[in-house]
Amino acid sequence: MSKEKIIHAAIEVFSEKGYHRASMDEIALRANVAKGSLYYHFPGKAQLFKTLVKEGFQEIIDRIRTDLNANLSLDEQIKRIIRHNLELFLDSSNLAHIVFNELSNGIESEVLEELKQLKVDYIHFLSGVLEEGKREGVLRDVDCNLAAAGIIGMLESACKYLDNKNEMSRELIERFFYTIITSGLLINSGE
Amino acid sequence: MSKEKIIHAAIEVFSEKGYHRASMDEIALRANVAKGSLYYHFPGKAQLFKTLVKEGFQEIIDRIRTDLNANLSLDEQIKRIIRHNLELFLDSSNLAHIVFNELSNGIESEVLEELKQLKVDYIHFLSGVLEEGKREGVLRDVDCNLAAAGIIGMLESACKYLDNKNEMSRELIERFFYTIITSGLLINSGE
Amino acid sequence: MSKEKIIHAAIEVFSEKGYHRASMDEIALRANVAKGSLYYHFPGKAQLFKTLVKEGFQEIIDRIRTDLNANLSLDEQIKRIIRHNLELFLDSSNLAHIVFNELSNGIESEVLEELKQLKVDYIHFLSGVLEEGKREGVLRDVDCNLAAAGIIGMLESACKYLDNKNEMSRELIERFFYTIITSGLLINSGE
Amino acid sequence: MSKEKIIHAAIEVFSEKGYHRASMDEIALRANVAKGSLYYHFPGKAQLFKTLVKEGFQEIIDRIRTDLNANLSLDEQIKRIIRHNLELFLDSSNLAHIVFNELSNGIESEVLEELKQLKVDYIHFLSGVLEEGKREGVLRDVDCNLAAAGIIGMLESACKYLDNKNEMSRELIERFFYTIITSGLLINSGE
DNA sequence: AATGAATGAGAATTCATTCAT
DNA sequence: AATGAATGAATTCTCATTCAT
Repeated sequence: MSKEKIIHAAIEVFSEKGYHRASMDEIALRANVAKGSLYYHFPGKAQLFKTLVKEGFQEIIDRIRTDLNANLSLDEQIKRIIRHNLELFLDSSNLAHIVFNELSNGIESEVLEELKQLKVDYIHFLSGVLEEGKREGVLRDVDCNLAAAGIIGMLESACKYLDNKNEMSRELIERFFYTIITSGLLINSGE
Repeated sequence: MSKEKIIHAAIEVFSEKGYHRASMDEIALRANVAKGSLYYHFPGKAQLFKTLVKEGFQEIIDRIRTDLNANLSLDEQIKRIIRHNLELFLDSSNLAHIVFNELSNGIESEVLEELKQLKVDYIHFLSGVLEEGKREGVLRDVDCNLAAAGIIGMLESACKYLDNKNEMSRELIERFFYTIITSGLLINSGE
Repeated sequence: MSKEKIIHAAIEVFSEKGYHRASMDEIALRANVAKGSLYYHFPGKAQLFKTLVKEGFQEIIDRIRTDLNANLSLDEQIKRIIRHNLELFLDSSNLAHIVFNELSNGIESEVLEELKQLKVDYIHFLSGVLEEGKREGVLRDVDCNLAAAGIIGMLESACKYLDNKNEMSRELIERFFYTIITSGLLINSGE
Repeated sequence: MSKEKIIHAAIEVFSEKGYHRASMDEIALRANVAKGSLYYHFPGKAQLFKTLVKEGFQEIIDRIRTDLNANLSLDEQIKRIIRHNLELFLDSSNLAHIVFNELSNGIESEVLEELKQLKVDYIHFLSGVLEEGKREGVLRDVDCNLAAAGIIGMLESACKYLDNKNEMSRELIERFFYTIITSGLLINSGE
């Protein structure tokens, strides 16, 4: 009970303030529990943060895996990956930014390594989807890990840029990224 | 004299620690000046940081602009943009990450806005190059700002992934991104 | 427990050093608590100071109000007001001086306004006693607020002057002020 | 030249900020001189402050002394003393407050003693006028030093209270204080 | 006479964490 | 399970003063 309230409040505060400026005080306040309770449920700030990140990654992975099990074409799979990531990046912009980027220094190095690994795991998960495309001969022979990392970064950065400018429909944005990712910027890129 | 030493030390410390964990104390220590000197030359931590970011953006813009003045083909221009960004992201990985991503909360909002604007300015600068391609009919009819933002994010994220794994040559990485950006992932993306 | 110790120490330090030169460090030291504890119990220096001032005013008001309830003559009431203020100004000279005069700049303006209001409230409280005298036809028809403010200032300033010169008995001082305040300086001031 | 500019600026800044919050930086800025120049003309902050206070006291003493030399009646002399002090307290309220009250701790004790002496000198100067009244048999047989100190405090405190409320004419205020000081508050103070 | 870069001691405040209950 | 008082190390920033020029 308390634990859920804490996690929920922590998501809010970390989203609004970023890791370093988020304070355990405020998380406790928003969760409506005493500060000591945070330390009953979590060993410390870093581990509380890690819990959120883990849950976040797990959720998006779960969503995508559902699509994979549906036996969709690679085309469609890529579209879905884009869509799920867009949902995350557009609807939970701040949190997503922190989850994907606040892997910087100043976090207990032990926890930091775990956080980095979570991101790498996610990249590898996406990379696996692409590898399948390569095996089917639909995808260019490129380093899929790099491609996956690049795609995430592209989506994240562009969504960050879009932030607060609701000028494009979700539909349009989705198509834009699909085109860029599958066919690139140039017309007649005969290749 | 002192000012240069401070900026130099600040780059180091911000790179290693990120904005929030970087302390003015340590910057002073590394710059070999008294703590008060930081505040003689800069109004505060946020503005010191801003100065670095500004210089960083200015330098990459200058490098790219030199190429633009050389009247290269769009193809070549895109290659150069990739190369210059790679140099930044691979050689100054930490700093670049901070400059491009530490625009999060917890920085004096006034300065934060300026920092965000610097990034937007850079995106628009790159976007301008792409727009020219569109006018020439070589580039797809897409939102160039979004494309520029996406490219930066892709490069940044992928380079972050590569970090510490010197398994690919700079040459190879460059070609990888060029292909992805210009022609996409799919092989017969007839469009 | 800690809170009382802090308030007690704060009174000491503010009295000795004045608001600006009093340091939170020293207050903590004298209270025998950690510096952080000050901020656990009070939002900051200004609010800690305000707490003291509030308590100080409340105490003198309470003392005077007790006399008022005793149904004394105006004469006697004025004597008591003088006596209670003298007690404050002579026995806690430094603190009183700060409470009544350190309402100067350099304090968080929000708190400063509250502090000024506390003083004004005290003046109005005394003024109320004088108004009653006017209604009874015993007192001159003067602006009672101004008179109350003047009386406080007169007592404070004269006590400050007396400071460290224990040449007059409390009794004598009291009679001096009673005469001046009720009858003025001139002999035969027939009016 | 520079010296006058500094004194002028210092009056401004000390008035606005009080002694402790006034900074040499700002004084130099407003005086349009380099910070180092302050230390060329004055040994330090405390001595600069002392200079102002000295000049301030000297001026009001000079004004009153002019009246004394005019051989006015005690009545009229008291009126003039009230008027000159009112001018100071109403027109330069902040500065006057600081000059008369910022004799608190945190100023180099050597200079502090001189400042206290300046105030005592002024009290004794006024006291001298009252003593003359006593000799003439017009004034009650009271401690004139205490009376003088009280009068100054009364004027200062009441003017502070009036601050920002321009509801009474200068003329009226003057008469009010004259009545209180000479005849007291009670109507038939037959004495 | 005047400058202004540089200093360093101190100040307020923040905050993750501990621990007795 | 939960609390909340207490901590103390770390951090940003201020400012009178010095000194070489």
